Amino acid sequence: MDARDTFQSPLVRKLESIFALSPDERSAVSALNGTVRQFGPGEDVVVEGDRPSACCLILEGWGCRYKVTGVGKRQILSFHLPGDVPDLQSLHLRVMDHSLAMLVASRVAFIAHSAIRDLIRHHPRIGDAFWRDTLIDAAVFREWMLGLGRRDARQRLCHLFCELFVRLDALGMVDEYAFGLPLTQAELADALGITPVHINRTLQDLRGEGLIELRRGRVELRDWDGLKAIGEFDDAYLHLRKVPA
Amino acid sequence: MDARDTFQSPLVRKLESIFALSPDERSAVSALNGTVRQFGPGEDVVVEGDRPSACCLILEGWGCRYKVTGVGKRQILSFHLPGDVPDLQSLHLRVMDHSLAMLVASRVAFIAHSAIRDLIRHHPRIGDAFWRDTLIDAAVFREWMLGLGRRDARQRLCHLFCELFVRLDALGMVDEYAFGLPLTQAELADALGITPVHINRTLQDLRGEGLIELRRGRVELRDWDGLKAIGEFDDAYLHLRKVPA
DNA sequence: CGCCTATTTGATCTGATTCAAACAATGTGG
DNA sequence: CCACATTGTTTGAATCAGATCAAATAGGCG
Repeated sequence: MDARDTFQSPLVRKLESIFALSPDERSAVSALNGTVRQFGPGEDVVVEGDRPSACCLILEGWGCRYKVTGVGKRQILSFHLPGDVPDLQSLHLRVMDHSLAMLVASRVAFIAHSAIRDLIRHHPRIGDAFWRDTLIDAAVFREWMLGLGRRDARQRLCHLFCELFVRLDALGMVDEYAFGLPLTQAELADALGITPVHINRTLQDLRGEGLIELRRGRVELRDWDGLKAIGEFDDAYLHLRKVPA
Repeated sequence: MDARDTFQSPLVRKLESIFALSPDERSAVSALNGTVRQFGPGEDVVVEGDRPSACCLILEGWGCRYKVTGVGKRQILSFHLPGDVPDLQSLHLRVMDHSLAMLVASRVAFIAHSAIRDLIRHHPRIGDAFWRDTLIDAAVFREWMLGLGRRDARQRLCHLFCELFVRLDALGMVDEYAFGLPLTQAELADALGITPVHINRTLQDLRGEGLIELRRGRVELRDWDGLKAIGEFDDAYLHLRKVPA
């Protein structure tokens, strides 16, 4: 496995989760090239108002997209994991309407729009997969909107834990029902549209009821069915490709 | 202007607002065919769980997409106007993760996925325009998420009025600063993630401050700058193509 | 140890919900 | 043309989930 394979494998895996790449397509994706940069926790990658000429592929780490109100209140819009291209939309929307930051020390690759456009032109199915990916993105936004508008703090937290579990599981990043959660309570608050203080209290409730175990950046879902029921979690909105058992 | 022109003109206009169609592309779009159906107020067009084989083009009327929690709380995700294809995402996401309903008596055309796919195959720029359209959709979701998570009732209302004004204006559906608003207070509530009662009270405040005039399905924005300031409205997220004055 | 950041706790306040009922507007059928 | 049903708006009072403010505690780390 040379440097290039390492470089592109998260993207190949991501696309493979959408449809089976032909050898031809696979080598075209592997031929993609870009600059790799390292980011520290909390560091911005792209910010609102930018006009990027490249897309970001997360190779390692966690990121989030967010917007901020006039008085500085932040709303996290989504979390992103290795293999994600969080600003794929910049391919067709010139100016960023939101920002992207990394949450932990991360490596991200910048792939020029021109390279992606070329890839899509010669491999339309890959273009469709990218389109589909942005559509799933929107589907997750919709589910979060339902939560932000119509669910209480307790439900939002349970729902988020379920979502993260399912996504991390698909990447092989869980251990039984436990996984690393590199989010501060303030970040959880910004994602769920509530206050850090209230997150803290709600978290204590969930712990007290034996639904989760949470300490030092690691969660364990101790009662999957309970969490699922409280959060009304149904993974349909993630539009995962079902692999027959 | 024959029946077919009438049929497709909202879509042509929509696409023209994204980029200038070539004569060839224009005739291809005009050649699209579909069944037209009439819907009454509140009637569902597609519902969560469906696996549509066609997309809906709104010819006349207003629609909205929504999701519902387990206990029946509804969150409206977006409003849709003539020329919109609210479920374009069904082209790539098999099963609907939300529903689409019309808010007033409306005419909608169903265009088979196969026809759209053919169109895109032969006219890639139209495919890009469709993709772009779904990306703008997502951009609006993001802005709404910021509102749902981080703005109060007053700001949400002002923001929504501004957004609707701008969108309706682009369709020539406003008269000065007034426009028809076929939404009940309950529907406004479902869109903004608050209670009908509280919508009512907030509306009265806005009226009392001379920001809006609202009666019998018609709003007048009496203080555009005030509404814009309160709602922190900036139309960048709508990604309108700027036409030089 | 001392610094910095994150979590926790307490007390108080408030924007928004809930419940309930009155009121207005529109439409229907007799 | 009116009685009546239906749907939407408005009002009032009580309550609550979550916000706010402030300070204490706990961890991680050079």
